[in-house]
Amino acid sequence: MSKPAIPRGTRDFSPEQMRRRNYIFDTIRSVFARYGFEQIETPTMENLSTLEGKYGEEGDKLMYRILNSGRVLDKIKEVGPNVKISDLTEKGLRYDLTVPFARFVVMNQNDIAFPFRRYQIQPVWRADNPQKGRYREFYQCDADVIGSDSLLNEVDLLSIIVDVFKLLNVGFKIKLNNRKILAGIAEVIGAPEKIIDITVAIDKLDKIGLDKVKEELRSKDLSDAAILKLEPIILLSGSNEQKLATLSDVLKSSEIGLKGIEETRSILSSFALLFPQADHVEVDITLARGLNYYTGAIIEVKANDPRSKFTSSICGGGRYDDLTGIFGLPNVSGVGISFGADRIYDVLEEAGGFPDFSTVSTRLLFVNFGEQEAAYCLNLARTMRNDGVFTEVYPDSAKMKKQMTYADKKKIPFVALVGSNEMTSGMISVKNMTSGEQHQVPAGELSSFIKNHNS
RNA sequence: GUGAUUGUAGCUCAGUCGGUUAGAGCGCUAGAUUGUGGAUCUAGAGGUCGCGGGUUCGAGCCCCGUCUUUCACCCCA
Repeated sequence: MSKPAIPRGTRDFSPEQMRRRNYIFDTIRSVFARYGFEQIETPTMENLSTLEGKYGEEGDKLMYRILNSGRVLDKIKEVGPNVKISDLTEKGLRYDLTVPFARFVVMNQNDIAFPFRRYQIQPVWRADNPQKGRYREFYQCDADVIGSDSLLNEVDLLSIIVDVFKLLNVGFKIKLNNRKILAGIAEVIGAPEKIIDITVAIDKLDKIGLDKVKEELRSKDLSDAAILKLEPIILLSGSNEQKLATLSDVLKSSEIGLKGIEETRSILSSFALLFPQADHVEVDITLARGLNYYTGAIIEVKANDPRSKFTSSICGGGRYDDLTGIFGLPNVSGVGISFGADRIYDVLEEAGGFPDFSTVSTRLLFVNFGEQEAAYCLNLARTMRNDGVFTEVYPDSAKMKKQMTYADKKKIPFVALVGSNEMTSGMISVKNMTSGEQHQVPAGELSSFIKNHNS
């Protein structure tokens, strides 16, 4: 037998880690609910026809495929070299929550009240190379509104982001872009198919400098004239309004580009009414995520906490005008965001930002002195639990030292010693494990004693 | 997917030029202490040196493969 192991990029979670993870999930869940979002779940696996082609070439490569049940090898032998992938696999693990949601909406369109606000907190799988903050199995926490074009939805989502990170007390920065602005840029320089190349190159400005960016654009077959037009965009800076002003000048001939600017202004001004002093949102035209389906706003949140070096993306999202179209329900617009719980965990961990959860586990342990005593304690424990005190009775009449050590390790703050003396007198000996003090407490007052003594 | 990097006790890590029986700290178990945890002392258990192959009289150490760790690119939460 070799040593047991888990697959690359996956993790076990200890009780302590789960307390912290649930804190994150519960916080996000409560904010979603507060905004009227309702929870759904979808299956771990989907048909490949649902998943494939939705995430671009890269996404298809990173998708986990499930071998058909039955004898795949026999199939290969039977069909020979002409065997098709679809003979071997027709299901895959979900790669994100948005595409399964779109499928869900199409399948349940007659039962859904639009605009539909749904949230979904489930793991997704990607066959990516693991690194810090990058896992092969991780949770996404999605909130989407589908069936409404209103930009107020974008504003809702932005304010959800602010609420979540305020509650978690994580420093953050929201980046906002608009696919229509990117389309406008491509239109103005006459190279619509080059949007991705352009944004990727511009994004490197801080790292490699203006000249190298131009060089890279040239290597992507952009004309010198186009690069000259792009220059004010590459060097875009200042306040959000200054950036948008520069953009509207460059994009004045592009209807779609101007539409994108108008949308962004509208979102920003509504947001500013809600958070007058806040500077959470920054317009950033290098944000080019999800270009395969985003059509309007593009949102990304980066960790920006002085206590943590983590600066990667902890939340992302955007608007897709026609996501359900590919499943046969055209012209339904959606907008959504997705929190990366695992990365938020990493940031909070590094920042030391988790609250103390010691009071959510066992508060009282009954030491087991033997059969009769244990039976008596079991009854007392039942009362304690009914009174809301998290209680355990040590299951074996092991040595005191062992039972005390157990309480110590589990950080159980109170230990009750109930032997024959206590059983006859009805006075329970309660030891405070932090101070070491011991008190005699009437059995009937035990729960109030525990509740009134914080330890 | 490309290029680096890591792996020795439960954990963190030593291990010289390739040379006898692979070590330490912490943790664990037992005792000192039969109704009292943490501190101290004593004793003890615990190893396929990631795995498989190769070179060598001899491999934890060198070579190849593989898995794993971390990192960069790419992409992303």
